[in-house]
Amino acid sequence: MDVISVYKCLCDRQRLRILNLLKDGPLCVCHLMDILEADQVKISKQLRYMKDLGMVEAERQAQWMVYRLADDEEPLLLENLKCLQDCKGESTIFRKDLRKRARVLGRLQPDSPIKSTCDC
Amino acid sequence: MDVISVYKCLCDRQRLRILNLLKDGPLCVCHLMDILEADQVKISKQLRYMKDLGMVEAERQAQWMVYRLADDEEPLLLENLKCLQDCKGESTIFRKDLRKRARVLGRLQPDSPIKSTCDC
DNA sequence: ACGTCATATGCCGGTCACTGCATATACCGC
DNA sequence: GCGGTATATGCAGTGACCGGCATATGACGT
Repeated sequence: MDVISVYKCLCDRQRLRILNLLKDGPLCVCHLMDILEADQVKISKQLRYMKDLGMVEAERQAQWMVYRLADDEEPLLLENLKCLQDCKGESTIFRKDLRKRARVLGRLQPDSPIKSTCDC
Repeated sequence: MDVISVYKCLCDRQRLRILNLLKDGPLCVCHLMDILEADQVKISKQLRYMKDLGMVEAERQAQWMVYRLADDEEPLLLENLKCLQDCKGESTIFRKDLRKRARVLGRLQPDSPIKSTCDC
């Protein structure tokens, strides 16, 4: 996992939003669809792209695929995700996404990450 | 100049090397060619790409074009360039470039940036 | 005005990434 | 096994970028 791969993931707004969401904890595809209001194929393909670059990992939980940031946490990635919130102009959408994330996950047990009762 | 533009510049190794060099001060195209051992067209096009994205600026000095990081310094960009040196694995090349930069500029007056006596 | 050096631009073919649509796979409950 | 839900994959089209080659522009010295 090299520097270039990290930046390749970061240089697309959709991917950036996904990573921003994942940094606060794992999510399944349907949650991402829900939060980002994007269709399944688009999300799936972006996730695949980032998985190929080693930035995210997937784990099956029952019928859901749960994605999270890769285990060998790339400090460069985390550092960049951290400052997304205070990037002028852009920040609104990233914060909004996180609020929506909370709302969507709120419908689950509080001690998530992602129960098998995922109610997508 | 938005976040995405910054990352678009950073996600190519050649561009990354150029930005890494420019962060220590302005350079003309021939110096970049010299340091990176790349041909003129390639460098010129990368510079154009980054100029269009607002990441670098160009100023004519006699027959040379001197490029530097954009004046409205994007903190996100600077932050990322700063940690290039200690990115494991990659660091070697970036440090080597900077050493070569010093060598190449050493042949000029010490109070550069870039004199009109640019000896490319 | 001319030749030369430094740099930029145009065009082309190739590859890569993104989209949309259709279809396949995997798991679940029955 | 079947139907349904969640997710992945394949394919065709489009656009972005990349490399190479040729050529254009701009400044300088003479």
